[in-house]
Amino acid sequence: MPRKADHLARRKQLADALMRLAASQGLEAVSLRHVAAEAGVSTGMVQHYFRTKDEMMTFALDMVMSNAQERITAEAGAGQPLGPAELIRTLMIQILPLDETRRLEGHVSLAFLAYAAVKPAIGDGLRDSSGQMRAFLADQIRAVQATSDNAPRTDPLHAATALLALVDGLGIHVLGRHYSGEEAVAALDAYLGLLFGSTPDPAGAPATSGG
Amino acid sequence: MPRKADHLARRKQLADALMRLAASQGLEAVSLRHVAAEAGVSTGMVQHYFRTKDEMMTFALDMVMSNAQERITAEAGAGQPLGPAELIRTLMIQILPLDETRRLEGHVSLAFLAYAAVKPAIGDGLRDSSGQMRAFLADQIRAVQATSDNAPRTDPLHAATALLALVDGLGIHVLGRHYSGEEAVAALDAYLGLLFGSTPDPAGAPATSGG
DNA sequence: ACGATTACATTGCAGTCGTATTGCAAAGGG
DNA sequence: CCCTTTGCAATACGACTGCAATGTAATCGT
Repeated sequence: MPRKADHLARRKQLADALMRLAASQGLEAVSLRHVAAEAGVSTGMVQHYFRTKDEMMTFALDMVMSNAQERITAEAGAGQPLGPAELIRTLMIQILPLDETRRLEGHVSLAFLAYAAVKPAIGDGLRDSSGQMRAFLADQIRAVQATSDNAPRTDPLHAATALLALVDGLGIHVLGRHYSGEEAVAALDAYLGLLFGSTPDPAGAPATSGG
Repeated sequence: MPRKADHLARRKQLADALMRLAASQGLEAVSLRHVAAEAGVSTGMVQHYFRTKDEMMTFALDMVMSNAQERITAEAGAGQPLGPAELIRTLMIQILPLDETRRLEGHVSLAFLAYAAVKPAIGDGLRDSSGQMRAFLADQIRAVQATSDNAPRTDPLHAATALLALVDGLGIHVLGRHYSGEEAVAALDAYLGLLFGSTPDPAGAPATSGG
């Protein structure tokens, strides 16, 4: 093989440029030329690594999702083992756009969400990971209910569905500057307090900053 | 004045065409020519009623928001006066995309949400109405808490924030076909059950259909 | 009746889009 | 050595975009 190049690394670099663009100017500003310029390369190179624009978009979306998944599962396994209640809160906090990095990723996700509404093939991956997350959360909620007698007997799957929708909604409102990240965390804690039948105990290091 | 024409009606008609396009093919498919074709008129006419594309987009967004507001407040005042708990549920149900009409409007809203993330001027109106809704919901929640001794003492504003985020998140998931409208309603009722400290009583006619 | 004004249609323009094509330098295998 | 494959650049093409300019028909005030 002549003139080796790290294909995957190049693609990630280009996808990074794409995400920067999408976050600052929306997906409508994402074109081959713009991505190339943002990455500081020629448009021909972008074409070399992605034969079509759709391939580029799909790769970028996959990257966003796998990044998020990775960070979430990493956070879940880090530190000392947490009880299910603390674990749930930790995970949900990770989803909220509380720092600039996650604000950026949130914008990209939102853009892709609207994109997926039109191109159904794009949304399949989203559906899968959302479903897995929902099932996992339901399990954790079940665990909390099993070990607590204060916790109301809410259907765990419904509660998980609501929880995921809640953090997604909170994230969107924070992105839209409807309120700060702290208020979103407070609303989340209010829900968790209801769900676990206790005064919320945000012992785990609370979020640092909000928009 | 020569050759009168109902300016506002024409604009609404064009905005309708825009919304149809946005719902079926996303905001990226919205162009002056496409809107004109969808409305069955010439592109020149579109230009006559909207001097710029941005003016058209802004008008359409305003229309979506005022439509939603109108339908919601209409629903709130219709029928016999409801207690605060039933009122809240009725309003939230109105927001969910449970029928084809609201699915369409939901798609448009989602598209505009992503659009507003980039063009801050667009998002101002959204912020306002969201803030009003939140305050109103907080009042209603306070009223429920005042008349019920089962209801946990959750901060009403936080609960309202969570409630609004919850239905928005549920709506997005339903639009993304993550689950059906019925499941979204069930998750909503689960949350309301927690919030009001009672087994949910979905006496008000439940949603008709789901995606 | 007539000029002014409004309502629309048509056309043209400069620019951007995704993509296909072409070209060329670099490098490993025969 | 040479030749083929790969990495990347440059460019051309047709379709599309928002918008400006221009034209024409209808209507009202006078």
